[in-house]
Amino acid sequence: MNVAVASGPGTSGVLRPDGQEARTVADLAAAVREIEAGRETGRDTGAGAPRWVWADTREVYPALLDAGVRLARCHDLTLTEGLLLGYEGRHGEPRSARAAHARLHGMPVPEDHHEPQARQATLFEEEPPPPDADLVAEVHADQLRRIEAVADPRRFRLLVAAESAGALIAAEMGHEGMPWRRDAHDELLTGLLGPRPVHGMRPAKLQALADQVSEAFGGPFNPDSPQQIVRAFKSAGVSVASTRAHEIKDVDHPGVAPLLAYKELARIYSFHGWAWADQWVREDRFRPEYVVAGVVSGRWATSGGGALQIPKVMRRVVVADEGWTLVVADAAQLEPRVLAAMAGDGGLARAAGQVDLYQALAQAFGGERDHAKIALLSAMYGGTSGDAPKLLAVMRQRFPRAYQFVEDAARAGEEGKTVRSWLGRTCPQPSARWRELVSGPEGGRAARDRGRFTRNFVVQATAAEWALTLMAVLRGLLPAPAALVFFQHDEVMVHCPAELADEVVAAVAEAAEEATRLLFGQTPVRFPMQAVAVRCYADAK
DNA sequence: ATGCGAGGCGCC
DNA sequence: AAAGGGCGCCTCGCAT
Repeated sequence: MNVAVASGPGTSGVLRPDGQEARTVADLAAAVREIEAGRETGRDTGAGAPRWVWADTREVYPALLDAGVRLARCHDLTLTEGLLLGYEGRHGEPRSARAAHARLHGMPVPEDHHEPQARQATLFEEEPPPPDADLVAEVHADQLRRIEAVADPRRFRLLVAAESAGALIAAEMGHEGMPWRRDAHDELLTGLLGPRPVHGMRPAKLQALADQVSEAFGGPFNPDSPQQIVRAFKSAGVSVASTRAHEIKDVDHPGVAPLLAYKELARIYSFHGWAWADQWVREDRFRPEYVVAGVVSGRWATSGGGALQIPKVMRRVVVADEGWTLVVADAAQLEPRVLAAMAGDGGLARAAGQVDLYQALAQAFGGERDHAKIALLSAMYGGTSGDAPKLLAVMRQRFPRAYQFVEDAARAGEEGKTVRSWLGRTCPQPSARWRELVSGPEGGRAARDRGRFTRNFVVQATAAEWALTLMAVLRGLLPAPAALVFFQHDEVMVHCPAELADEVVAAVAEAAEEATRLLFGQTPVRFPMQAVAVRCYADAK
């Protein structure tokens, strides 16, 4: 059963179950909770929980979570509209439910709001529109029609369900937060940088390194300025093209070591230092703002908090609560496995039946595991440097279907066509600027760049779908009060009471198998998802 | 004062 | 000669 929902004002909302009239309720959370529990419908159809249909999970679900309500499944109109518009070659058109509704009726289409949750009331902002469950139901019906019109509706329905589940999970992770010990974080920072400095000062150890750098170059300058660094090297008689670490690490100059140390620590200080913690950590929980499908490939992004770029050194401050444990799991060599399954390449699929795919391939590449890895990565990323051409030639010969699969994607991109993931997510069309560029003198370069993008898109986007599906399945298997608290492309973290650890570890393995079955059906390709129960994130690897 | 691109580097 | 995909987000340095 579908139930269209619109929320506001206050705690009120409007509900419209399939085939019924919309009705206003004063306490939306209470009404939703009752329906989810099955008490209100008066019938147990056996079809499972209702599917909640709403304009945007970010606008509805957080308030429900605050009221203690958890829902099994939903259909997020905004995310689905984004998927459909992309499929229909209309990337970039506004994807909000109101925009979709306006298009249906030939009315002026409102622009998307960029930050629905951070949106601030200003003097100039218009009143929020009244909740409209009929609008929600109407757009939903239209989307269901459009989904049936795609080449493979079964796959696309799975994509929509997984994406919507992702929206639930993102909200729940924001609600729950990842354990983050402020005291341990402060201790770590103090050890690396010295005590927290007063406003505007560099931490002591950072300042000491800056002084060492200045001394080595015989004059003060700002080590945060790449231009000044290049100039300093120049006057020391060393010509460097850039100040990247790998570029200068082999330069023989006494300033290099302290400079590299400075850069590393300065980054930690400014990205994940005390000020960051003040903003993002509350009561020993880190709550980033996840953006579902924030990346065109369907990967998640964050709009703050840098949750997807936490330095590994910080993992030691992610510690389970007393009596609880962290179950950390990451998919091993996900992307080459995805390629093997998608391409239907028998040889590669057989290798992907092993836990170490690259080792299984080593024999085909002269016994070198590293060569196998470079070949696969080059095929998926469009790499051409070093030994790549030679190894790609081997791949073409030994694993022709996998090779051809990514080559076809690259050709399509170079020709300005779009490509799709396994479930139907579609890459953006080339920009007008690209079309201009590609017919100009530098056209070859632009074409190859886009070819690398589409080559990678088909793999990265499908890997993201597998991970999203895994998470959606896992969410349904988790025993309360276990909760997903972190997700990073191909890695998940569950926070649970220690006595549930075994059950959660088993759930991860089951979810990986189910995700594989849902995407690829019968396939020899395995997707190992090793989960470990640890007290501290740093112990997981 | 504010905006923005570049350089750089963290994560996958 | 060099030539790998996707991000976020810091500072710098210049433009407005």
